[in-house]
Amino acid sequence: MARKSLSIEDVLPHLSLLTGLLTAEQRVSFMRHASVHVYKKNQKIYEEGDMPTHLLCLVSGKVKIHKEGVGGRSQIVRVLRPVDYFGYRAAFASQNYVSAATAIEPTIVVRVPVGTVIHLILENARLGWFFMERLAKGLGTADERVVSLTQKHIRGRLAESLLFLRESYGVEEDGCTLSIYLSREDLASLSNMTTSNAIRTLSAFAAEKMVAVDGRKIKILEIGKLEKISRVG
Amino acid sequence: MARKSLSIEDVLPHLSLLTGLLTAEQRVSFMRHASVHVYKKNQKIYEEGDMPTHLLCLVSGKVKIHKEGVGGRSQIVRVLRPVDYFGYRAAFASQNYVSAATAIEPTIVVRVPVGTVIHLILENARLGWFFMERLAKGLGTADERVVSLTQKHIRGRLAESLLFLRESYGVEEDGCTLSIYLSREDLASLSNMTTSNAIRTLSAFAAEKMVAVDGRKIKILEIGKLEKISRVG
DNA sequence: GTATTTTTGTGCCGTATAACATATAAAAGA
DNA sequence: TCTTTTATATGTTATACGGCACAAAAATAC
Repeated sequence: MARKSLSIEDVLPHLSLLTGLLTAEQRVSFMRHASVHVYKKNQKIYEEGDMPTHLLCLVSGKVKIHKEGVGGRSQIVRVLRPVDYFGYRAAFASQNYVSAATAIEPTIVVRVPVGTVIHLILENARLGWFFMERLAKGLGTADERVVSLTQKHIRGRLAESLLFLRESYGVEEDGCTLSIYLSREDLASLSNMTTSNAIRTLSAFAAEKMVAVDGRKIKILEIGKLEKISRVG
Repeated sequence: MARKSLSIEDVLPHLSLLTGLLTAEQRVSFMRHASVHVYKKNQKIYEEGDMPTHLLCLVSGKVKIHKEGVGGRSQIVRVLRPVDYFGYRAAFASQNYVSAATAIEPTIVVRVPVGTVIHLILENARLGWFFMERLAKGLGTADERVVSLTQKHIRGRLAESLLFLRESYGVEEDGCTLSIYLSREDLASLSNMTTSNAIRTLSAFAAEKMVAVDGRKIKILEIGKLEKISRVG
């Protein structure tokens, strides 16, 4: 279990989107049950097969949701940014986790027991709607992803991942360096390819001046070209 | 638009799972807005990119949800059986459809305007929960599917599809013939492979006595072997 | 500061599978 | 019924990509 050092009051402002839907009374219940946890880089937040006990909210940091495939090959199914809620899918489906969550940099997470959340949902339809929208959007994304990952070629998949990371996490002050530093292995796992091919293809993109690479820092130089490559597969 | 010949009363018993959650008053509203539609084999129910206007319920028949990939290659993302609800994901996400729905045999569908449904959900949290559970399960399945389709080999993917069809639609009186007759093309599209390879691999399974094939009728003879092939990839 | 592990970078080879071609069989339509 | 289209079947070829081996560089540990 992760270190618990901060109090819920410290991170409350981040949760306003959700708590804003609650009545004063419900908010008290929510806060009484919520706790704040800190995770280090590469620390597991939950494991595949675990029983979901808490709704989780990523307050700061970055998290990857990933799955073991055949032969232990890992596949990143999505990445999270603040303020994303997660861990609730399995709970709402009454299933164990089908994927694992791991912090990819120092991360702060708020945890609320699922019982509390379900109770609140059943007496507050707008809170239910809040999660419903997220689940519905996530399912759409997953369907898109099935087709992208299975039908696009390696270059298309990597280009798509780079654009997706840019979209999700944005860029630094220079306007082009991705604000997330992934290992080549994670980049491969996100793009459904071997690490070798992620390295190779990223180098190719760099040679073609579409990106510039400096260790794990990736500058996106030619969005248009990447978009085209992503589009045609 | 599909023929509308039956009245909602004719199919009401099928909808009891959902209507059972409603108050008497809500049930009246639901029924006043619901309509029944009939689709022929291969008829489109909605298209990719369409705006979702109705919650749909498959009362009888079979439906495939599919997406166009790169180069017009189609991918089946899921198949529906009675009594599945569908078409609501896009509506709840305030998006247009990212996939299309097509009847794969003569099919009866109940349609309820999304406005009506959302209204009912916001005043009835249990109805919201009904859809939430389905979305959550669907998202889990989609995540599993990403890994299966990308990491398993052709034989593993086809074996998985056959087992999945058996699970979804069951078998006929003989205890082994799949109750769904898909074209080789659809089988390929479900298993993420070319039609040629679906034909080839199915023939190989038949030669190995794991299945028996007679046109579109497929008998599952050796579940254990198929499960093993599906598992190891 | 040195040793050890992990990550990144390249090259080569093997193979799974798509792409293509062509034939037969079945279904649909005239 | 005959014709035309569509689905099924099978063989051949081409290639994208995984697997492996091995450096070099970087990060981490000692």
